[in-house]
Amino acid sequence: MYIKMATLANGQPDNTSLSSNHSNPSTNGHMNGLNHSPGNPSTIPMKDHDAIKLFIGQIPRNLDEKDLKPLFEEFGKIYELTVLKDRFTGMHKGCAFLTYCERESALKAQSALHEQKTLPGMNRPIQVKPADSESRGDRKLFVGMLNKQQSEDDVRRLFEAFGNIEECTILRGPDGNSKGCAFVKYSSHAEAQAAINALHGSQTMPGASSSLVVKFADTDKERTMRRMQQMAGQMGMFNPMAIQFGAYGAYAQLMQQQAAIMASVAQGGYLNPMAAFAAAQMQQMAALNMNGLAAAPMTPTSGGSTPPGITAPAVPSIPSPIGVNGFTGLPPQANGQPTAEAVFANGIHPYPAQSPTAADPLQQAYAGVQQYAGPAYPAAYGQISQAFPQPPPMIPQQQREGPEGCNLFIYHLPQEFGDAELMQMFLPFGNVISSKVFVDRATNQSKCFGFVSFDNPASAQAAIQAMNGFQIGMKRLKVQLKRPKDANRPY
DNA sequence: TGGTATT
Repeated sequence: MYIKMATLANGQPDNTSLSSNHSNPSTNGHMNGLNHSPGNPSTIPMKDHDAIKLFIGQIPRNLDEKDLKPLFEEFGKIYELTVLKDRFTGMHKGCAFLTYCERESALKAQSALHEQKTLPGMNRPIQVKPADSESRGDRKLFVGMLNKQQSEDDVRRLFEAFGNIEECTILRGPDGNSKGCAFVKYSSHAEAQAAINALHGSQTMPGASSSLVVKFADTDKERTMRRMQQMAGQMGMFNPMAIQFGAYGAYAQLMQQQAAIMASVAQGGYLNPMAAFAAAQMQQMAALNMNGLAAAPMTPTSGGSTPPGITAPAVPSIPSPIGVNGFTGLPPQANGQPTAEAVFANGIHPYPAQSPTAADPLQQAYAGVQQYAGPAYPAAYGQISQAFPQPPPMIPQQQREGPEGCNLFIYHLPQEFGDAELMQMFLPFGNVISSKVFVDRATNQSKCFGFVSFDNPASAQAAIQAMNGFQIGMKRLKVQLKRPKDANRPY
């Protein structure tokens, strides 16, 4: 929602805009700056739901809102008129946004004025057309779950029945291979919507893992968000937070951070989004240090914000051959085989220790899994809109392979293990840059194998040494280097 | 033996 302070009608800011409640449609009109019922001050200007925001260009810089108002008023009641000004200097930029209360007024003004007359002092005719924010974005579709062999023409054929396609692009990697998705741009929103209605989920392409996805493409803001999340993953800023706060905390932190960034960007702050992101990240890290989290043990009762799922590091009394992440050392290796007790009593608990009957790691795993990887997990890709969705989903971790020799394949995982548990289990050996447990799409059940990637081969080797053959319950882990992609398969 | 990808 937009709260505009700039206004004009009588030069008085509309103070009611600050208290307007957007959930109540009857108050929406307070957001605008023009009151067009001078004879009846209590009239609340409303605009059509399908009103069009117009961009007005080629305006002399000596004309402000009240000068422009009469010119445009003859086509209908004005809902909002804002001259664009430079953020820093306040200088008139020679253009404006104009919204009529009625869509029809905008269309009339456009046809009557656009390029039809030239305002005094200008050498080009006035521009009156829908603002970029209006038509763009709501007619472009993102199409996913395509077969990677499908060409632009194939996609066109699939979509042409629903409207005029202005653009059709398959997304390709640097090597030219299709990423299995595309953008399709129609001439109108209605056409795009028709295509969604008809095609989304309608069929499954050969070789695709799920049915066709057809949806509106990300907006600029959404794209920025996506980039920032990816960057967070690449900068390794997700993992430390996950360790310290658990999934809940990491989620909350990222949301908070994004909210701050969006606020800054949306308000016309001067930071670009990436700079804002970096700044917010710095604050977070500073906050972490202030709290002494890396050094001081947390106790489950140390505060209302202590997230579930992570147990405080124990006293690091065990000699540490690999002190990489500063949390703890390796488990002792009597017989060359660590025991579950050794590892899990060493502060690497992926699960809560408060369970009274949690002598068995598997029981603990079950409890931990229930806490933060419940049925809502796949919703992680969804919206963030509701106040507080149930147990906050894990942030989808970017699945990154490490360099050659740094990636492990792990088999015979406990059924209850998810990405987080897998990561916790391998953290003692180095910086885990990703962890992934494979899940059956249909049942959402773990397939009991997964991947862990470190940032260096020594950590991977240490993990193999310590964890291959590691007994959990009735099973022993198989831990080995992941097969390279081009490896010949046995049989 | 890395599953759903956003110019």
